[in-house]
Parts: sequence; structure tokens; C-alpha cells
Amino acid sequence: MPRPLPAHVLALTEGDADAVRNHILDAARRVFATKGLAGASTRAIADEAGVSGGTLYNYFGGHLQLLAQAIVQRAKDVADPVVNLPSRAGKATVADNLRLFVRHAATVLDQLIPALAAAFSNGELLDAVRRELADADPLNDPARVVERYLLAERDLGRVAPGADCRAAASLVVSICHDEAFNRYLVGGTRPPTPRRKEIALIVRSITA
Amino acid sequence: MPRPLPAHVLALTEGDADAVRNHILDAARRVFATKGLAGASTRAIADEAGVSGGTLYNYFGGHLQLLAQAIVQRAKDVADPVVNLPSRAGKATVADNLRLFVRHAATVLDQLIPALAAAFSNGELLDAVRRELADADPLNDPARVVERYLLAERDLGRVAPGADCRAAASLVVSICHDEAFNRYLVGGTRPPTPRRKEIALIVRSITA
Amino acid sequence: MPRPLPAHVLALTEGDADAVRNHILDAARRVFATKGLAGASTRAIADEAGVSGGTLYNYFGGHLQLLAQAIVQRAKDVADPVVNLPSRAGKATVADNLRLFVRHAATVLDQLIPALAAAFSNGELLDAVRRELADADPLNDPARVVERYLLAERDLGRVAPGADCRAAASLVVSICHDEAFNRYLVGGTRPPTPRRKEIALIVRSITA
Amino acid sequence: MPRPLPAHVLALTEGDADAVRNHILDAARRVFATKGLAGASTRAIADEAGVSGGTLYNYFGGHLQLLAQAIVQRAKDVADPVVNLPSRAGKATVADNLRLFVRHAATVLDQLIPALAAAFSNGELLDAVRRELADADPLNDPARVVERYLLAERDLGRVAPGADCRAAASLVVSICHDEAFNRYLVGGTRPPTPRRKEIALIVRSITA
DNA sequence: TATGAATGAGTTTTCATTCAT
DNA sequence: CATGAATGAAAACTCATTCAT
Repeated sequence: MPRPLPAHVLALTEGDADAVRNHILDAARRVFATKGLAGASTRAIADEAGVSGGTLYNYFGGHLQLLAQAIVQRAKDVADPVVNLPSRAGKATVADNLRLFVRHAATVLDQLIPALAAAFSNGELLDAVRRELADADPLNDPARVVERYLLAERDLGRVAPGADCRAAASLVVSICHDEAFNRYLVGGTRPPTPRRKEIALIVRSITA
Repeated sequence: MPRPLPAHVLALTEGDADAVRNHILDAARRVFATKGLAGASTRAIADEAGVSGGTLYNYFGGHLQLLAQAIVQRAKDVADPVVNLPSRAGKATVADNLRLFVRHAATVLDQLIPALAAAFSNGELLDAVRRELADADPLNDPARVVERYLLAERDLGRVAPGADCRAAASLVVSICHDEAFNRYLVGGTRPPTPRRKEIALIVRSITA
Repeated sequence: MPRPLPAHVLALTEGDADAVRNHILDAARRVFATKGLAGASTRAIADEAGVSGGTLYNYFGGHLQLLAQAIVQRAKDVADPVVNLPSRAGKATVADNLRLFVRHAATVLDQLIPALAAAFSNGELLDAVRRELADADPLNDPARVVERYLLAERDLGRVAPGADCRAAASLVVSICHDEAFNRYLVGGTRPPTPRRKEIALIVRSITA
Repeated sequence: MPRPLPAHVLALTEGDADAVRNHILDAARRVFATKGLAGASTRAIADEAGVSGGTLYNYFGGHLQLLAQAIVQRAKDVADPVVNLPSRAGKATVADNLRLFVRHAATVLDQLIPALAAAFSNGELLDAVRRELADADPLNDPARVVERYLLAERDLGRVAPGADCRAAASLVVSICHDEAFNRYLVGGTRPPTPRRKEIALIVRSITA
């Protein structure tokens, strides 16, 4: 016999299907963050969301799709604050702004890496994540954001006219990924290295 | 039901216990690479090795121990061939040599990433890997290898006297890691991108 | 794959959760009685109950808990019918009544012994059984039941005024336990020996 | 390649097959006593005996037969000291001697019960034990020992000429079994109850 | 005839998924 | 469309038994 969702879920979602879906995705993220991939069973997610196990299947195609969406949405949320880098063009120095970006990205990636690692460790989940990523807006691709920023600086004359902004942006993003990788591999709570010299090398190349 | 090891296993190992152990570790690595951690069940590994499930327990303490050993040994094997880069100093061009390194590293990392990702997604495995890595020879750290190569080029005059070889090396390695990350995330059998422009940017910076 | 319980189980339980639990406990007891503890695997119990293996875990915390509950409940059920012995005081002869009791107890104990033996052979199970038994009503202790009967006979004058009814009752119960022990040890379907002579000896002692 | 038994085993057995068999049975008993039936795997027994797993099969038909022989031999060893009861005829009092027997039996049975319980909990093992018991010398049956003692007392005039010595002996043995059963069921280290009154009742009956 | 590695059926337990209600 | 019990195919691991050496 169909029943309404539990009171506290209704209160949060007002019965809106999208809101319920997001509520569940949030629950999945929380479970993921606390108990890891192995702990993110349908049962655990349903419990965390306060709905019954069967209800998940009314909103998602299955366990994997649910996890993949939770991971990708996490990636989007976490990447969000980075998009306003281009607006900093002209302020402070180019190197300052890139260092700010790298530092910010370190925070963001620290949260993202476990989810991605989980995805990497499970072929089917990885495929599901790839499918979800294919639908993402390529304009928010971090490398594109940095590139837009550098192009804006070029327009302002703070970057050499012939500079390869795309390559530079790609290098900056590589630094971020590598930093996150190393931080995670070494473990512990070591603060992010500022990567000052690497950024200086890049800046030198595009301002010469 | 007791039988000698199957013919093809015997052929490879000649009954030597260490050889059998390595044969199983190899099988584990292959399963890992193709099916990820989630696919690396004891059953799958036993099948791949061509031995029965119980046999694994004659050689390893359990599933986790087997996986950890497979990952760490893989990491060591895979890093090896990269060490001879410094000997290329003076030959071809600097950019050529770096591209060669990046291409080679791509191959190597393609095999390593799934294992590392698996470790990343499982706390106990990650700890085990960290312990093993702590024992590794820091001279073989890829970033140090590339730095040695660039210093050799600087001695030969093909790199500017004041160039920051360490930062450049760090950037090259970042490219490798990022490349591997992206290749794995996107999936498929896309050939490694040569990262021509990023390398050109770095080379420009250290030869100017 | 999800289905209602099989028809014959539903017929017995009408879907009531407690009834299903009891149905499973009954199945466990039957398996116990026929195949012993070693044969009472979760698989065997599920098969006997006509449910699937996973279903057991919807009703019990695990294998051991299921077994302990089955044993203790069996012990209670089986002791019940013996309580009405005192009401036979004055009817037939004292020896007749004690023989009847012994015969009845034989039936009851035949069912109980395998379960108790199982508990005896497994420390955790034995502890669980002891805990449950500590809660049992001591008035239904068989030795007390027999003693009450003999005291009633003494009041009626069919037992000597100075007779030690407690010791006599204790002997009668000993006979029962010994009989069950021997029957089980020897095996087969040999009918219970009436223990005529032993009872006669006891009766002689308390009627003299 | 056939090898001699390990040195320490040879030292104990001098290579005599029967001695080796007994050495293994002893090991089995020790494992049984410390780790219970569940812990008495072939591996554990072989380790305890200091021989390899396969060697067990040169001396016993299999795991069950080995366990059954260990249990039955235990029963024989443990019952041994009881056989000299008849020689006490005429000394002290009949009640004293029976109480001594009961007390002694309590000690003996305390050691035997776990093994028997284990046998009772496993149908196949029980069958094996039954087969082994069938070969045992019926003259050493405890009930027969007590009966011989009582007959000796009858010959000496300390028991009434018409007394049913067999029934009385059977009752005494019943007391022993019941006592052991209760002691084990209740657990702990409670000292054996002397069963004074029950024995008094029996003695009264056969001396009247 | 002692060895001990290989076997594979067997154990308990978990869990994604379905569907009657 | 919410529920949650039933399912059964996994999973990791154990162990009695055999047989090449």
C-alpha cells in the first residue's frame, strides 16, 4: 500500500521529486564520506536518508547509478567556487592568482579524491561516472576556467600576446592533480605545498 | 582431488614456491588492471592464476595481504625502466627526451593507476602501500630522475645555467600523473596525448 | 527474485512475523534432532524451513543466536507435559505412576538430548543456554514435580510417613537422565527400558 | 620421498606403529580438551602430534575414526581406577564405599562429558563412537563393577540375601550420570554434591 | 611409508534487487 | 509511488582428503 514519504523527508522536500532525489544523493555522499565505498550499501544510504530500501529504486536506476550521481554531483559542488577565477584578472599578480587557485583546488580535491578513487577501483562504477561526466558542462572544466582567466590577463596585457594559455592552464591543473595525488598517497594532514617554483616557471614562460 | 599444480603453472614455476607466489601475484595484478579492485575477488584471482581457490591460502595470509603485496610489487616493477633517462642527456633534443619520458611514463602509469586507485579506496590497503613505499629508494623517485637528467643537460649547455631544474622536473612529472589520471577517467584505449605544447612551454622556460 | 514466502510456509504462518520465526525455530529443532549440531548448518535449516538462506538473517542475528533460541525453546516445550504427575496421586499404584513418569520422560528427553549435547559441545552455545535456563521457573523442575507427587501420596498414606521423598524423587529423575543417556549412546530405535526393577527398589524403600 | 618420522616422535615411539598410533591419539585428546571438537581439525592434531597431516591417514581411516578412537580410549582410561571397587567389600560401610565410588566417578565423568557431548552433537561421530564402544570389554562396564561389589558384600552378609544388587548398582550409576550432567549444565566449578540421601535410600533398601 | 601442497565442496554472511501489499 | 521481506548469487575463508615426491 503506497504511503507518503516519512514526515521528516516530506518536510525537507515538500514532496518534490527532484528534491527527494537530491535528499537521497546527499545521504549517499554523507555515507560515502564516513564509511567509504564499501560502507555505502543501499541499505546504509536508505537508512541515512530515512527512506526504505525500495524507495531508492523509484528515483534511481540502481545502486551504481546512485553512487555515480552522488560522486559527480560532489565533483560539481566542490568545483563551484573555482569558477570565479577569471574575475580576478587584473588584480594582484598573475602568480598570486594562480597560487590562490592551486591552494583552493587543493582543498577541493582533498574532498574529491576519495570518491574518485572509489570510482577508479570499480570498473562498473567508473563507467557510470564516465557516463555522468559526459553530460557535465564542459565550460566548467577547471582547465577551461584557468585558460579563460589567462586569456583575460592576456587581453589586459599582463600575459605575453603569443603565450600558449591553454598549455599553461593545462600545466596549472596538472600541478593541482599531482599535488592532490601526492598528498593523498603520503597520508596524514600535511598542509598543501604552495608549488611556488613551478608556478613561477610557468608564469615566467608566459610573461616573457 | 589433490593434484600437482596444473601443467601450465608448473611449466612457469617448476614447482618453486616463490615462483608460484609470484605467479599468483602476477595474476592478481592482471585481474586488478582489467577489473579493478572490486573485480579482484579471490575467485577471480585464482581463476586467472589457474589454481584453485584454496591454494591462495597456502601462499598468502588472506585476500588483503595478497592484494597489498600485488600492488606494492607492481609499483616497484613499473618504476624501474624509467631510471635510464639521465643517460640520454645530450642526445636528440631536450623536448624529444622529455616527450619520450612522458610517453614511457604513460605506459607505466596506465598499469599502476588502477592498483593505486584501489589502494586509495580502501584504508587498510592504503596503509599497507604507504608502509611499503616508505622503504623505497628515494633516488628512484621519478621527479629526481628527471631532475638529474635536466641537470646533466645544464652541464652540457643545452639548458640555461639559471634554470630551475627541480621545478621543471616536478612539472614534467605532474604532466605524467595528470595524463594518467585523465586517460583513466575518460576510459577507452585512446592513445596518450603527447602533451607537446605543455612540454614546449616548459622547455622554453628553461632554455631561455 | 523477491517473492512472498513459499505457499506452504505462508499457510502455516499467515505472514505473521512471529509465526515465521517460530516456523524457522521448529525447522532448526528438526534438523538438530536428525542431523545433530554439525548438520545444523544455516543451509540445512533454511532448506528444512523451506525458505532461502538469506531469509534467516531477516529473523535472527546469526547462526549461533538461531541455534541457541531453538535449543532453549525446545527445552521449555518439552518439559511442559510432565507437570501433571501430582494429580495422579491416589490412582493406580505408586510404582505404576513412577513408571509412567519415567516412560513419559524418556520420550521427552529423547528429543531434548541432542540439543543439550550440542550445547555441551560448544562453549558459546552452552553459555547462552545456561542464561536462558536461569530464568526458568524452578517449580517446574522435574525433580520438584516428582517430589510433590510423592508428598501427595504420603499425605494419602500410600508412602511411609518418614520416607525421604526428595531423595526418592531425585533417584527417579536420575533414572530418567541415565536412561536417555544410554538410549542415545547406544543408538537405534530400541524402546525405552521400563526400569521396572530400579523403580521397585525405590518404591520398596519409601513404602516400607 | 618417504622419510622417517620426526626425531622427537621416533624417540617416543621407537617406530612402533602402535606407539605412534597412541601418540597421535594422545595428541588428539589434548587438542580436544583445550580447543573442543571444533578445534580438533586434522591439521591441529597433526601439529600437536608433531607429524604431518598426511601421516594421520597411515594410522587411521580418517578424521572421524581418529576422533572416535580418541574419545573411547579416553573413556577407558578414565574409567580404569574405578575397577577396584569390589576389593573394598567388607571394609568401612556399604554406604561409605558407594559414596566413594560416586565421588570418584564425578571426577572421572567431568573429564569424559565434554568428549561425549561432542560425540552426541555429531551424528557421524556418534556412530563411530558406537562402533568403537561395541568392541569394548563389557566386564568393565561401571554398572557391572558396582554390581560385583554389591554381590561381594552380599556374600559377606552386609547386604540382604534377597537384595536386587543389579537394580541397586544401576541406580548408583544413574546417580553418577545425573550428577555429571547437572554439574556440566550448571557450569562453574561447584564441587560435586555427595548425594548422601539418595545413597542412604538405596542402602536402606538393600540392607532391610 | 612420511610429507605437505592442491583441491573444491562447504561454511557463514552480506546485499542489490524485486514486487505484493 | 512507499514499503520491507524474500531472494540467491556472490563474498572470504576452512579443512578433510589425496597423492607425487
